Amino acid sequence: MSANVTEKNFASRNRKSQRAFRKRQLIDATIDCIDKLGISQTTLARIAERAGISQGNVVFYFHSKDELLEQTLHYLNDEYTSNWQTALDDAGPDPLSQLQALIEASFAPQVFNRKKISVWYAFWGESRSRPKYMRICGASDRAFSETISKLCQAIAARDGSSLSPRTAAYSIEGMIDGMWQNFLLGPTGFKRAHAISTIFELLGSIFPQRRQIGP
Amino acid sequence: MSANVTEKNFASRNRKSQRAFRKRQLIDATIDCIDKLGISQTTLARIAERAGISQGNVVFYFHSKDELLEQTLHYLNDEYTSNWQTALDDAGPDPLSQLQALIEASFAPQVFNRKKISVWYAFWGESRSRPKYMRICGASDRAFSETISKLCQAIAARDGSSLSPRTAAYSIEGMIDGMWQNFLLGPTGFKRAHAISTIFELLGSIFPQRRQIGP
DNA sequence: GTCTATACGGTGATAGAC
DNA sequence: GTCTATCACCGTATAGAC
Repeated sequence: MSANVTEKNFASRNRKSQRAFRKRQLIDATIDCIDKLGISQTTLARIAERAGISQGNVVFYFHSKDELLEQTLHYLNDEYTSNWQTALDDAGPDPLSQLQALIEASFAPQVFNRKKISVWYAFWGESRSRPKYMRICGASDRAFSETISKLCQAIAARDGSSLSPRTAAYSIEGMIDGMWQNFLLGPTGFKRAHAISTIFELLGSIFPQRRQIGP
Repeated sequence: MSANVTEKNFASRNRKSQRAFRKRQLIDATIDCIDKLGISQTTLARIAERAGISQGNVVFYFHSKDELLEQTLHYLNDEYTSNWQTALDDAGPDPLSQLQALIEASFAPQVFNRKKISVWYAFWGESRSRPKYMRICGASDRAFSETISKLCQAIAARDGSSLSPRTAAYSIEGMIDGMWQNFLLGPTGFKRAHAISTIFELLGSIFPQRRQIGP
């Protein structure tokens, strides 16, 4: 494993952004390591090697391995959250379009790829022994669930629904989670577009009177 | 963490079952440790302490930590597989009853509890760096998917379906996976019966003409 | 089979030069 | 800020007594 982060324009950065750059660089290296080695084999030495800086410097920026790991989860969580939030904001006022946008966002390459999903699972596997991990992603997880739930209610009220809004919301979230899991663990032929169209088919069955919008 | 495995009738066991007993005892301790400490903090010393035997003796039975971990995943996988296989065998010939039995089996206390699920996630989080893990659970995972898929086809052919059998199967599996995830990471008020009835509601929507059978 | 003692490498964190 | 050198500890695995 060797450094692969570009350092161009390095000297031109000011102190603050230089610090942010280094931190980000280390978080990226941590994600790479957890994916490639598993969390049990992820060490400061290997993270440092991967980032192309010294191990001492890693501690300089993050004080401890625990903090680096927490910040990595935090980064992942922020990325995931802002991804669906942005999609929601850009989707316009129609609740069905919003729901579709949320589903599509769940499969955006930035969040839906084997590396990131592998790291999510690693953190989830540690979450029972580290309540901090649970807390870091808990609030935004709940926000996502509630958003889906409210959209299902709104669509059901307007168009009707073959399921209670609560069950509809569970189904959709479950489908997304299931696709993530299948993507991580299943055969390699998994296609993004197929995942989305499958969930859209489910959507069409739950809300039969919807006007057709998506692909 | 201290020993909690009863050792009654210990002296009366013969060599072979004694060996199996010890191995099982150590696998249980490993599961406990991964759940309570996370896989990154699970060590032979702590497993030994938890099982109430010496660390040297752990290596005597499993040769290496890696092998103990593999055998633990193997045990989990066998338990999970035989659980749904048995439920399927006991369900009679009707495909809808079989599908319902499979769903109910997925939430049997022996497999559906926070400890076991936490350990599954830990292994899944390591699976990309350890192809052996992927192989251990891959075959039986595929068997489960295919069983669900075939049942959906059979039910759809007989009763009709609002979804393609493939999408129906994805939905049901996704719901199960989603419930597992929600149970591990979500609020504590999660109820087994509620999970099952929610999936059954989805089932009722996918196969609308089914005769009502189970709750 | 089971234990204790120990070898030996790796691990997180610190110190201090530049 | 960044590095190298180093520390004290913990990790797996082995050896050998019982």
